[in-house]
Amino acid sequence: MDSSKQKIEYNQILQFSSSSLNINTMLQTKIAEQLKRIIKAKSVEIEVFAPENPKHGHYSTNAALKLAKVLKKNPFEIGEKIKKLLETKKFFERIEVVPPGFINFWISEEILETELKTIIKSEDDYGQSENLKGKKVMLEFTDPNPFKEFHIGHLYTNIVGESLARILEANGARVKRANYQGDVGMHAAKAIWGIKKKMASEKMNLTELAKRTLDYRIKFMGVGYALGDKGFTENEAIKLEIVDLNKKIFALDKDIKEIYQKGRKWSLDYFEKIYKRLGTKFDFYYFEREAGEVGFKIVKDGLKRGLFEESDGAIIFPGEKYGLHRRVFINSQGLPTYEAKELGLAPTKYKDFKYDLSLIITANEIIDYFKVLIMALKQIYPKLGARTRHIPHGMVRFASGKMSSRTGNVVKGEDLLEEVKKGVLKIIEKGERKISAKERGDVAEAVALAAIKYAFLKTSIGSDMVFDFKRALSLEGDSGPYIQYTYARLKSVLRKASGWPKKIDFMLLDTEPEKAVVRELIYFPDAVSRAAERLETNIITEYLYKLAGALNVFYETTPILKADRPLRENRLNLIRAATIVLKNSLRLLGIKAPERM
RNA sequence: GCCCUUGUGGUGAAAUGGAUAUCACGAUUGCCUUCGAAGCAAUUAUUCCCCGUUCGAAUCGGGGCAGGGGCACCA
Repeated sequence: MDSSKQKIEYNQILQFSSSSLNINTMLQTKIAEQLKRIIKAKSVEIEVFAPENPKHGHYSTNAALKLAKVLKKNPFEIGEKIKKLLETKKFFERIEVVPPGFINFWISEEILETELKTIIKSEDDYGQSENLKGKKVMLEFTDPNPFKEFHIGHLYTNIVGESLARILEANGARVKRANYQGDVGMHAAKAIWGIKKKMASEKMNLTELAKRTLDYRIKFMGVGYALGDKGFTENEAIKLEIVDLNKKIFALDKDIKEIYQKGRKWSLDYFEKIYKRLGTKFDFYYFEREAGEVGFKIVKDGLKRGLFEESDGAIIFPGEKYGLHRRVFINSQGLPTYEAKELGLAPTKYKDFKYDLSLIITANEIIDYFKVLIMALKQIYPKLGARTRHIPHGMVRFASGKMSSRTGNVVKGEDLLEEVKKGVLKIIEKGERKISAKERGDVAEAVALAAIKYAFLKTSIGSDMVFDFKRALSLEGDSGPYIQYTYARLKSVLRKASGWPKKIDFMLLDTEPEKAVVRELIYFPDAVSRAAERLETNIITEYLYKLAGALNVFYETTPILKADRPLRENRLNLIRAATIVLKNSLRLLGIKAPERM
């Protein structure tokens, strides 16, 4: 799939308007205004960006280069012309035109100072915008299946989904979080078969099992599932039994009703425990059973309208008519498949929340199914089809190969969390910080979550993740704990300074490390809107890493508390602004910023 | 066979068509009586191949080579 195309489509749906008043958009507007004077023709696509190299200014634009092409003139001439028109002393310190035709801008100290003051005044709200004001987004993510494990793949979707939700919210969108869970289907049948088997061999009954801890029950069910799955593939007779169980589950047959309902509930309780730990909360829960019923009717209707066809006793969508492949929506047993269920889910969601955009985050292995599905949806509900987007994320895999619950080659979400937490506790105990035993557990939890979340969020969503324990456990370098450490260290300085400076003044900040920090700070609103525009979390992690880097250099090279009066105050204020931005960025990733660690 | 997708240092990743391709892990080495060493600084090497579009290509197009996923009753 062409991902860039998808991004454009997404923007068109939401009509992403950069109406916020951050410096970048102000610049773009200013330049665009001037361009209109030079050229009466229709719009030229120009870019204003923050250059890698500080020598190229706070901002840079390729406007002259782009325009040169249209006007067939020398980009330098055009650049100089734009420069002249923009040189209103108030906003820019300096503008230069350099080969091959870039125009570089240095923002005036006055504007920079105003921005820093805005950070301090806005505090938690800094970075919020109204780019997506009034837009409603339904965001589906996580989608674990009751009766099966919550593995690191689910952890990944959950972390990505929650972060995207926060990023969209920061841009002013109203976001509803949805979780769609497979409570019917072969996996449930396999699990129930296995659980029954295991109960029989251990002379355990349901009432007794119910008395055990939740963790025990979950583990019991997990072993049961593995047992059922093994039987299903290896033994024809067992396979038939399980297929029969599957039908009973759909019918809620009295044979399995109790064990099914209890098992389902236990799974859901367990998932809820994990969500709480991760800091996610869902607005809507959907289940395959109900979606399947709705989907079933839709497909039957569609069959009458000629949108679906009968084939070998199944009902299929003829995808080949649309350049895709055909897929079964209702199987020859008369049961809705995943596709029919998902089809039923769309109008169900819309009934609950009249969304402008419906995003569904899943692993990329079902990318082709979604193409067929969205095409079918477009035929039946054109409006909903046009508003639905699939965001495929990469697969989590091991160096040894694909992760599979069938072979038992899975890492459970909680196990990963516990492993990382152990490592963090070791480091905390080794250090000499005065952290109470009580606080220690909370900090270890926050740091462990930061390590995992950051590791997942910093890779681009589409590409696969090779999962490596050692890497995930790393607390140094480009990692969540590194950012948290930067924050805690600065907070410590602020505590020691005791009390805020009365005056907020930044005019005396002119060393290179100080300027580098200021430069990074003012980019924050741009990062937030760009992350939403492109639906990419790594824009935020990348931003954070650069900011933290600049802050650490500043910290190492520049005395703060020991500096003389006016400088000391200014530097304290700079740190204050920095802690606000660090905290706000981390919040977008769903990461906490402990004051001590 | 058809469709989709990926190819960037030893390994894993980053880079809205922009300036000197960025980082982490690994290796080697300096900096704690000095605001928190989970830090800072230094050394090492790279866009799979060919052609094209462009002022400018890791990025776009064509061809090749090599991985991965999918190709109807699992999700």
